[in-house]
Amino acid sequence: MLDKQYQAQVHEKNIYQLWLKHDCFNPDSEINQKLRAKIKNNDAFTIIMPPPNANDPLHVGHAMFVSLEDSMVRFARMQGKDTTWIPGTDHAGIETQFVFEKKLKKDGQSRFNFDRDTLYQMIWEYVKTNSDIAVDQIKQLGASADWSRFKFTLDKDIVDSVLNTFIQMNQDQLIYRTNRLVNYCPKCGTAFSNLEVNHQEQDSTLYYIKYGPFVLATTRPETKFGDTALAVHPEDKRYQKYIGQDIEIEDLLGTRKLRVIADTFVDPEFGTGVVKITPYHDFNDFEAWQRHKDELPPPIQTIDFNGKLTTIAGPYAGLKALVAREQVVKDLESKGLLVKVDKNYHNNISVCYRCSNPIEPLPLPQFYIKVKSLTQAVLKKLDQKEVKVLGAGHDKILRHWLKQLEDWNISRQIVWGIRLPIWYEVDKNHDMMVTFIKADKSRVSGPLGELLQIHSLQEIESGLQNISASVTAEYIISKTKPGENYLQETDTFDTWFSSSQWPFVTLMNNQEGDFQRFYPTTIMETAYDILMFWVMRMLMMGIYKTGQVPFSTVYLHGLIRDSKGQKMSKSKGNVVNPMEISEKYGTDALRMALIIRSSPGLDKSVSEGDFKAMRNFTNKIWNASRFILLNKEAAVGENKETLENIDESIKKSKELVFKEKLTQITQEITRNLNALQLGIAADTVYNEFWHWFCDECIEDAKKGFIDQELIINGLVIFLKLLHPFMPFVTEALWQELYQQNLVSDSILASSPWPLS
RNA sequence: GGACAAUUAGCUCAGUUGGUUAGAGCGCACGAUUCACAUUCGUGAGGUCACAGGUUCGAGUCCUGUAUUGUCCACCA
Repeated sequence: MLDKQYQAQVHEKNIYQLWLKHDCFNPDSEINQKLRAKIKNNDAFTIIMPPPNANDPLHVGHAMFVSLEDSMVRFARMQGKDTTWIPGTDHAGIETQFVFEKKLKKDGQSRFNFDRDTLYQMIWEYVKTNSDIAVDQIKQLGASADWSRFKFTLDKDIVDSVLNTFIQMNQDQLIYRTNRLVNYCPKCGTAFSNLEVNHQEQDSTLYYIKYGPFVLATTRPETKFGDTALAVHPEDKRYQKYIGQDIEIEDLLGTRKLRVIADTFVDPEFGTGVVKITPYHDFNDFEAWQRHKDELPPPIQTIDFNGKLTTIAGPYAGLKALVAREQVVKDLESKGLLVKVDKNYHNNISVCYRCSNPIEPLPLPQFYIKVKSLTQAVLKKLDQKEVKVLGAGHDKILRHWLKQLEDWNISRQIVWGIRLPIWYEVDKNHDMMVTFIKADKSRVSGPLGELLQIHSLQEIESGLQNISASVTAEYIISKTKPGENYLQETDTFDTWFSSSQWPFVTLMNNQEGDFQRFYPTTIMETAYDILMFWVMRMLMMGIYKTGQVPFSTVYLHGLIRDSKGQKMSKSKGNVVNPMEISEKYGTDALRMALIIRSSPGLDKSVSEGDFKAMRNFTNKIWNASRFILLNKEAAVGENKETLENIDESIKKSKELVFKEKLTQITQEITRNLNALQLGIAADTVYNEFWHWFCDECIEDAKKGFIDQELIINGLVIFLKLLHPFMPFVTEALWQELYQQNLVSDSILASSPWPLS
């Protein structure tokens, strides 16, 4: 007979194996086809799982999405829908490379010791070794994912589809390559899109420097070697006579002339109303330069990709920007060019979202996607309500973004990712800067033409580390090497370029007919913090490629916070490890604690007490079932006396109320689940099971007011209602009922939802 | 500077077409218990639903404004 307490650890693994054995998660399995034939529900139900990083252990956010999505999927499956939940993992370009480089550093190495193919292979091995972690943990959380349709973002067929999309976009003239300022992180060694830059407020210093007849204010005096002009507001009376003039200024490296231009972007109120224009190191300056480029010299790069000053800066060359700043200020002061120093200045600086080091705006030729037509299409679909967003106002944030999104830089200077299908013909691009690793492991760098005089193309190619082609370089786009005399671009795609195609590439490269059968998918469930990175771009790319929205509903869950509502972080030591909770209190308790009373778009705090409470609930379900089964086995004669003495009319009316309320509860929970109000549905089933079914009905049954058969029927229905949230304990009990021939369906997970 | 949310019991939060006496978990107080479950059961305390107006027969729920907190975005060198 059943234990006195429910031991989650004892049952969970066996139950999961049981589901796998019956292929319960596959819509094409016998058991699910039978179920659908019985219910005759023709709807398809699809969720594409947000692919976790292939080699990351799961955190509580993952547990949240697994809990929510699995509940949705299990409910749909029991409703007889053609249900698939497609799992996968993501190569997570920069994230993974970042982790791997840390590991290299530990071993006293860096990525610059390896050619790109070797490095790629090393990361591949590393990811492969760790990649089962996430998958195993997702299974431990009870995910009823369709493992027969599993995909990895670097699977051959997926990569091929992603490249096809790029080629198609190029044909549609949505791709261009240009040299403009990018957000470059010298520490990470790659450019980022605007979305990957954070802003941090900081105390800063504003330096007032003499520039010929002017004094101007700047926070970055070290960029002055890259000045190409001075700017004033066109209506600033103080400076009218200088506009259009070339002004001679005394500088640290001698004297030189700068043109004074008039541009409305200058705020006459700020500083002295004069601005130096340093186009290659400031976004505003670059734009100003472009507006006036007919009368100005070309921009000068004074900071390189390592964050150090270039040879343009003479004696300051090779110094890191911040070091150079101190030195420049000191020298300006001794030359009498420093007028004033304002140390009480606050401004925002851009920092890398990954490593929090300052972002340098630097000029780099990159590939961009023109987003205008894509965002317009998404806005239209939003207006037509073909896609709706659940999540506390985040739909408005999405619209706001779509209206002002800038073109998307998709080039990344990292190895771990899908390499751009761009090929440079060697003979036409001798000026290309190339870096490669020689057989003796030494690193060689220079213009391709010069390198070819000493090294063979084959030697260069096999040790290739990095190519930097000028913006005018000729290239062709091809998935395969177009000929002997070509070198492939070393940049890779932004991870989000491939993951934005995830809904359709997973379905197009799966079983025959899957795309027609499951696209557009039903729900995209993910955390709100990747709304712009991922959801927005999936909408853009999905509509572009298929003409249809990739999903009709977006369900955004909030962040999980600690008991005090604080964000979880390693440094605070308040991180909840879902795997530990699962082992300690059971997966069902973990899932229920996360879902109950949660609301889309809003953060939720959880504490040890919540998990404990839900573990107690698991045990309550167990014991109520245990009691009902025990009672059934016990000789009816034991209660004979009571049974004979009960008032039949009271019994009849109690039983009627019981049946009615059971139906009403079922309807309410079904309605809430259909409306994706999982937090409410979970709360309802919790309360009704414990405080109505157990506290009242089972007590009545003890007294003989409710028949054995009826109470068993109530239990069966409650197990079904509870199953989406707490799959393990309910299935374990179901198996017990099945053994005793109290139910006919062999597996709860593939049994019909009540009233369907 | 702009946008989006949140504000309900000591704490953390539900409460979605406006409708009896506003709910849960944890915590608290008192009590019970060989009879499924101490991971239990019973009883109880605790709320002018941020504030101020408005709409309505009726407002935690809708509207306007204010305050506070949080998030996102932008930004002046």
